[in-house]
Amino acid sequence: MASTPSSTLLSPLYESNTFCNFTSLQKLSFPLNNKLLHSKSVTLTTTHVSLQEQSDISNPTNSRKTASSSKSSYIWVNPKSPKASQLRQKSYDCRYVSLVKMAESLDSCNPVEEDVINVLADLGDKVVEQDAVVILNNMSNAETALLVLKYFQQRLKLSKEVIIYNVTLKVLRKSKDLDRAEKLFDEMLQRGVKPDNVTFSTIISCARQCNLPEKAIEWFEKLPSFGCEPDDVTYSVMIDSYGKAGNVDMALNLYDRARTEKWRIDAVTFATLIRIYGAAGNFDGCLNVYEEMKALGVRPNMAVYNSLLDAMGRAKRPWQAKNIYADMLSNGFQPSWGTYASLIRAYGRARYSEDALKIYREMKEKGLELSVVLYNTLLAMCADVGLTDEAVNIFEEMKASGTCQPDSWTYSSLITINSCSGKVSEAEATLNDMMEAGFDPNIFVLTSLIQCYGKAGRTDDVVRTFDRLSDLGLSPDERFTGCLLNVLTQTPKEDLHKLTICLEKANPKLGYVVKLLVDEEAVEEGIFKKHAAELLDCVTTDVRKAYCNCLIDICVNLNQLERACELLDIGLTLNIYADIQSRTATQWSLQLKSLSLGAALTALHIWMNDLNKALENGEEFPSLLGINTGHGKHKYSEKGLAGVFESHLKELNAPFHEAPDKAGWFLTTKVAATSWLESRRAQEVVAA
DNA sequence: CTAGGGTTAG
Repeated sequence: MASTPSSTLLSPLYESNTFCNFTSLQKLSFPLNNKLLHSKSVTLTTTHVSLQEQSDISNPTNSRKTASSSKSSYIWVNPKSPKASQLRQKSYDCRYVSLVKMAESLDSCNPVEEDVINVLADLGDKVVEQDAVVILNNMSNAETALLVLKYFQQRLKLSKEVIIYNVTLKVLRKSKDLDRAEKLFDEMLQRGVKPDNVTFSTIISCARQCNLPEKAIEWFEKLPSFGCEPDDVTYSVMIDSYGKAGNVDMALNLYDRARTEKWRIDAVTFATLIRIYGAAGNFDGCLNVYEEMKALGVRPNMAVYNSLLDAMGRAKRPWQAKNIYADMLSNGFQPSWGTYASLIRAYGRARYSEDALKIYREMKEKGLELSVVLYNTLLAMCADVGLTDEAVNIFEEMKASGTCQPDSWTYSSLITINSCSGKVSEAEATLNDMMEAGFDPNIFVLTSLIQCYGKAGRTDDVVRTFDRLSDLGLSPDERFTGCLLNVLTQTPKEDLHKLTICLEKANPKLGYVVKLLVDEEAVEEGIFKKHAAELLDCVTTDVRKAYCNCLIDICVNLNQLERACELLDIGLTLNIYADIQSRTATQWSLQLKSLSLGAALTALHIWMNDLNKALENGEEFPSLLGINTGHGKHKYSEKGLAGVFESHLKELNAPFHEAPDKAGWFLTTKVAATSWLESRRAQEVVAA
């Protein structure tokens, strides 16, 4: 027996050896398939198995001959029994494994004919077409694969040459080499090999994977000119390609066409459709496809579940992800890595922290490796909801895993956590770690630091951090500027001018509006409101409320109540705030959820004025009046709006009391409210 | 795993 590693591997396939003699097997009269004749099970090394019919066992000489040489026990197996098919399977597995090993050697050998021939020489003479297919199918090196193809073409009589071309095209697709794939296609034609649907679907998906969806479409369109009718798989690939090209309509058209042409649309295609809808942001579309699929009696597979979960994560619908996951489990599917990843993303982004952490622990228990993206998702979630200890824990486990390195996202979340919990020196230390790991501070980090220093009252450090942004060649975004604006709400009056200079640089319109406030500049009536409205109108909707809240807070701090009211009014006009005041027959309410303290106080002020007006007009109060501050305690501070508001209401002598059964609600009765407002009015008269 | 689709993202 040859001793080189590759020939040792191949020997069970093509050489007779002490444990099994092919010649003796071949003499047997019952039909053995070709695969078996070329193979020998590895299990034969300890237990000898024969696939003879029962009558053959009467010939002890023949069987003992081999058995004695191996000194192993002899077991007879009926060829039609499950055991025989298991054995056949094992033999095949063994041969398959060897061919895969050869594919690996071919991948790593020099892309020159001589070396490729050397590796392939170990196959011996009894090469069959299927061996060639298996080898190429398991290769990934485009250059050597083309040489392997050539080798087999020269040496084998290929009855189905298109297959060997198709598997080679797969190799080219693996290396995303559309150029070579197209060249190979031309070569096929020159040799008179007729391409089929497999050929086209492989080239089309190659183009798709090369991010050349328009090329994919081109190939799809030339398919009929080669006498091919697209089938279900080709449709599926094309649906995906159109989706990738952003051509959702064409993708759906094709789906309709496939449906009318009565192709059986299988789960993979449905998964593709769900992915397309998900990528297009049409999340109800995803769910509709899922329903349609079930209605057509197609059983969902993992791809369907995973793409649905992914879509529900993008949609920020964690509850739907939860339902789908439950469906999946009840249908007997085991979550895959992708399932867990989608769930962590869905729960993490939606701040379902307990659910996300549960999945995290489950992954750990199963020994699944998390990627840096997943760790970062968890850490960002912890930062969002203020799970400081949990974040530290996860970070430690991430480092201990040894499989992934923290990146700038990781550090960014950690700095955010430290910043939000007011740990200035820890935040600075983490920033140093980040830089030592080779990452420049990014805008997220600087945003956090500005918050951090602002909270600590270190105005000069805020300014320094602000300047660092442009030093790094970055320009402020709306969030960064918003955080800076938020710092102004916590800064003593005498320091404000330092920050307005920064604001003017970051956003001149905002700088101007704030300057009007800070300088307490008297301007013509309506000017402030006009500029503030213009400003809020042109910032993105997702920061509008934050900007408006901050501006109102600054007004309240500087005792400019009139401007605070103007801002609140703008907020209502621009729909930044909605339904602050509401009235039903039984209760009048003030809705303060998601308002900053200043905005809430301003809204209360306006409400009290409106209640007074109602009293003056002789309107009847309902039996109950209520203020809802929301019960959510702020994640990084002990007191939420409710806590702060309660003491403020006391100061005003207001008869509102927190409802024991409705967290975040302060209620009073018609009588108490009326007498309170009337006594205030009396006091005002006295004061005047 | 056995000639074609999907599967790891912020």
